[in-house]
Amino acid sequence: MGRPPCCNESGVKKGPWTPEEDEKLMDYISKHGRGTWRTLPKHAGLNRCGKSCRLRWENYLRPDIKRGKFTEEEEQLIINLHSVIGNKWAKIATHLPGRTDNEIKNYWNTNLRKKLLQMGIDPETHKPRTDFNHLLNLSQLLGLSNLGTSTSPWTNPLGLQADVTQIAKLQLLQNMLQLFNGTSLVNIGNNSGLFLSQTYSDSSVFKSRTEKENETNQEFLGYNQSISTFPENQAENLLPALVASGPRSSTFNQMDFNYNAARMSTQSPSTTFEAWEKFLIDDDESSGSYWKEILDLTYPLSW
DNA sequence: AAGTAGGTCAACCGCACTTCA
DNA sequence: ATGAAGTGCGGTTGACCTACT
Repeated sequence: MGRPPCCNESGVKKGPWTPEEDEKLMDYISKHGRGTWRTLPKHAGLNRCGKSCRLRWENYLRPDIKRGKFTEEEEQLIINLHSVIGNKWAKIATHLPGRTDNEIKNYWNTNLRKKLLQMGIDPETHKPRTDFNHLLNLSQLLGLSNLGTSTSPWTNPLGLQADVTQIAKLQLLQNMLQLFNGTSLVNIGNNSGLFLSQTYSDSSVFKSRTEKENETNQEFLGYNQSISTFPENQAENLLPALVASGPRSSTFNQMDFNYNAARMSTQSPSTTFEAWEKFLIDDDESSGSYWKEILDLTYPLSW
């Protein structure tokens, strides 16, 4: 038993707003304030429904609207807030002054969603994806980088080939650790070097949505404060951060590992584990033992 | 140059929630 | 307590733009 739509009056204009209509709406609101949206169009001399006026005002005409590209900080904030409260665009918008819920929603759907998918993160749950498609791409990248002969296009005097290899390996390692452990997420993505662009407060990321919803707004402040961009020269510190960020990873849960490993064994493992094996075995001796050492330290019971 | 595909974003629709008589 | 009216929100659509073939 739904309400009848507010815009069922015949003859009410729909579609894009003209500059004249915009002017009428702005003029009216600046003189009289909003009042009730239902009656506003009549008083303002607009052949529109109140809802349409409200939308036009809120998403476009409001004077405090910020236009232009989203900044890195805004992106991080959206992702972090989304991981806590989900598709509550209006709530998210309250933390980004000048941005509208519609704008944020559009930006999420057209940009951020894809970014997370490319990073191997499920944009709905903000957990590592377990379908392995992203790892498949990664193993292709590894394959390319392993072509490292002097004739390879990846090889150049600036060491690009080495960078690509390192990035691919780090990303693969990270994905594996995430699958086993559900630990913090670190993006590796700038081909001019390594940089960390995303930190999740892991204890919150892995809470259930209901649990998250019950938490107070103070948590948002915590998220805002936790956002940071690491300088490129911290790349060397990447691995320790990957395996030891937050209380959950430092007290590695064997049951979680068993569960995830069991789940993984039910899925097609070939590509991922072949890449993983190649990663460990085909590597040069020194770095190969380095990786094994890391894994030994991280999962002493399982490796 | 023309056609096509994919991306972006303003606007609409329908539902749920809140307010008020 | 109840139902109508008003408002807000999230999902979806479609027009427009750009890149690619």
